Amino acid sequence: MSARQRLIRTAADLLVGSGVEAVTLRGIAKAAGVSHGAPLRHFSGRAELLSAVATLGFTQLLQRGAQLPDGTPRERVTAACHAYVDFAVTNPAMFELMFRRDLIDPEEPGLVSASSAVFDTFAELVRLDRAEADDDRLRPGTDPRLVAASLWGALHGLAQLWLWGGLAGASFAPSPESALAVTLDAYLG
Amino acid sequence: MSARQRLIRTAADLLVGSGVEAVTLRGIAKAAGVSHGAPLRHFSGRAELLSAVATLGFTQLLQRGAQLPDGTPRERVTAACHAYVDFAVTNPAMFELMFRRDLIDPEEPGLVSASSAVFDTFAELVRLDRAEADDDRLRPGTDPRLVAASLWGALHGLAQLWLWGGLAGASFAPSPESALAVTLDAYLG
DNA sequence: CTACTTTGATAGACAGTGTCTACAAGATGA
DNA sequence: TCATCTTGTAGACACTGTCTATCAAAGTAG
Repeated sequence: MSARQRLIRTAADLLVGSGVEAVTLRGIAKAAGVSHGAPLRHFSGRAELLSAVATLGFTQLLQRGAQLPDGTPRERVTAACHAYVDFAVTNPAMFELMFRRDLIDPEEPGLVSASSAVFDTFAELVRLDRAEADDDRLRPGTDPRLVAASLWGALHGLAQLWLWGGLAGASFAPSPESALAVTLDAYLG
Repeated sequence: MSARQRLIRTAADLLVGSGVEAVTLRGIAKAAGVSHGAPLRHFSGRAELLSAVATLGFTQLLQRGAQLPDGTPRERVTAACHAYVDFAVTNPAMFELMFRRDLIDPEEPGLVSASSAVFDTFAELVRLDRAEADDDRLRPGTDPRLVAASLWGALHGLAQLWLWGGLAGASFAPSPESALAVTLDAYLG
């Protein structure tokens, strides 16, 4: 394994183990057993290293999408939505990093293509579902990619708010699953 | 105006003017014309100061909610949703700070009460709408607060993804308004 | 085999950060 | 007047990311 790959792996382990605050260039170097300046031989800076880690996160998310059980398009979309929220809840640190514009380089080609692949896969599931379903809850003719963007946003916000601790009013603390059920009900009926 | 208030104001100005990266304790002190250690006389640390700024943000958001035009409950909910996304898009730095768990203290009482007030206000709008509407797109009997949480998540994710630059597939870049229209269509029909 | 280049790693430095502590000046109150 | 409290200052400390000089090892061309 190349030194570059080893650094990415070390950083990812540190991320899931100790949270996004712990993923410092020097901390990664120490965990990898190299000097504090060594990572800069393989990455232009912290943002590039963390972008590679985030790309790994999107790849893992895409793999979850590829492992969805067979079934009707409706079942597959539903499963994908559950998988997205589940990924966020079970990998909070990775999920946070993946959307932290200040820590990564949003223009990084690998990152862009990995996140686009996630969106495209999801949008295709939505397209198939809408092509088949006849009970059209949304305005007919709506671009499936627009529906996918809206639905992705809904899932994303649900996960983000729950991680933030903000799905709760003072006396009301719904689980992400129950809120997700409502979301799916709204979009898919 | 107390020194504490002046620091909060200075920090808020710095935030909207130069982004969340610029809101450093020393930068705030310099902008306020005091020494670098002075803010610690009024706040226990950076998190407490930034929590006060974020609380200001939630208060501003709540004021937007209070200025909604009169109309049917449906119109009011719709307007509130537009207002939320519009707030995020027009105040990206403040919006980002308000949900950055690493920069603020999520337990801070003022912050909790301000964000809860936003949620409660929104939930009440949703409750009124659902009490009146007869075309129930969602499962009847669903707790309005759960609907509010789900819908808030949808708005939040939409805003967050758009700010992240991720409402776009490579060849598909919807505006937040068009995606919001689909979201409102899904929830409100 | 020998020179040269390339690559990877190291250690030191620098500015910037949050936070802590010692200190000073001024107001307040007994 | 004297003591105390408040507010602000300046310096230090341990971090951070990044830059640079140095160095060792490993090819590689002659």
